[in-house]
Amino acid sequence: MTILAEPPPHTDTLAHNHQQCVDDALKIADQLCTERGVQLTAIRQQVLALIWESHKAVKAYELLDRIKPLQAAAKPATIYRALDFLLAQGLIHRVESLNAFVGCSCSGHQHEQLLLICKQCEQVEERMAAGVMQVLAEEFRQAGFSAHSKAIEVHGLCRRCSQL
Amino acid sequence: MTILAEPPPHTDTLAHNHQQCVDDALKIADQLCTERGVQLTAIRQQVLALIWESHKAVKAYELLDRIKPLQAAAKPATIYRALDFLLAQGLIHRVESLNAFVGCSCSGHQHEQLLLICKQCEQVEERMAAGVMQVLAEEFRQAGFSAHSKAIEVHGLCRRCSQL
DNA sequence: TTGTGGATGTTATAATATAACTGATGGCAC
DNA sequence: GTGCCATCAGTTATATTATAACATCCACAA
Ligand SMILES: [Zn+2]
Ligand SMILES: [Zn+2]
Ligand SMILES: [Zn+2]
Ligand SMILES: [Zn+2]
Repeated sequence: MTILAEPPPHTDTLAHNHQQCVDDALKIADQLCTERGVQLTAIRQQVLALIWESHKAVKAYELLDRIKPLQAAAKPATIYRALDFLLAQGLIHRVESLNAFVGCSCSGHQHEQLLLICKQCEQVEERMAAGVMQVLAEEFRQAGFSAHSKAIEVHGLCRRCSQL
Repeated sequence: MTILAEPPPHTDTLAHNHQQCVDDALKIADQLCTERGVQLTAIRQQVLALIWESHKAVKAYELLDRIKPLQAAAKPATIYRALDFLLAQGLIHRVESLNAFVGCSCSGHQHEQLLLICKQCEQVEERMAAGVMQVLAEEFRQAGFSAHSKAIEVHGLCRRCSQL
């Protein structure tokens, strides 16, 4: 269980205490994997930690570059396998419109999420948006469609960037 | 202005008269481009017609293969340029979660759309879903987020495929 | 004529993702 | 212990998706 030691250079440190975000995410991941009897191996944890270096969505090959100091042998498959695992466990989300990945900020409970993606600062805000999901469900019902998975992604300017 | 002559082999002919879909789409595209003073060139129209061969989302390289009988010199850039044009004119939509493209069934009026994507028959149904958009807008407002573009895509089973 | 802008041709390469096979580890039945 | 199995990771190769950069062509206008 190796965790990155240094304050990561990629973090866009905002007003909030981001280290707390990282610590929480790793702790929850650990708990959850134990409960489920699946293995949060060193590589998987490192990838998760790298994704959590900021609230930006991260590309697979960016992760590959960043993990190399820790895993010299890393290849694309190394990353994609870890991503598959983390996605399956609901610990990260795939941002379809960016071909990128972001940490799940409500890990532990299954949920559908709305992703608000800032064009300026690139941070991704995840919202449960229960109201949206409910209205969506009504829309499916009318269409006779049974939903299995959803990608609800909105690009624009976040509050901070709108105010600049 | 060459239009495909043969009934296309890719079309998943349903109960509806799909030739009507195609004819309408091409006619509207033609009108719209004229109004806007942009050129719906032969290549662009052929790509649009190929996309409309069915209600499935089509991949760029699939289009490249299919256009070669008509445009022997076609290369990736040929297709991507046509797609860029058609996207800019709102004549097609990009399906982010599939890296694929589908004809817009409400061409002419700007709109945001919900895409219902069937895992079984692969057809994509486009819905205006005004109610969903309204609730979404309320969600942004609360988050202080100003939206520029949206990708709202749901995978599942369409009515027909659910009933099988 | 001579440029100008838009469209396309052409070549090369970047970026994203998966397949397929190999080897290593550790638990567990026998 | 031995053999077996499942899981994970290493490795090589390749498939798929997308863009960059520069050349050419042509219609049209100054
Ligand atoms: Zn944070
Ligand atoms: Zn922002
Ligand atoms: Zn049709
Ligand atoms: Zn279907």
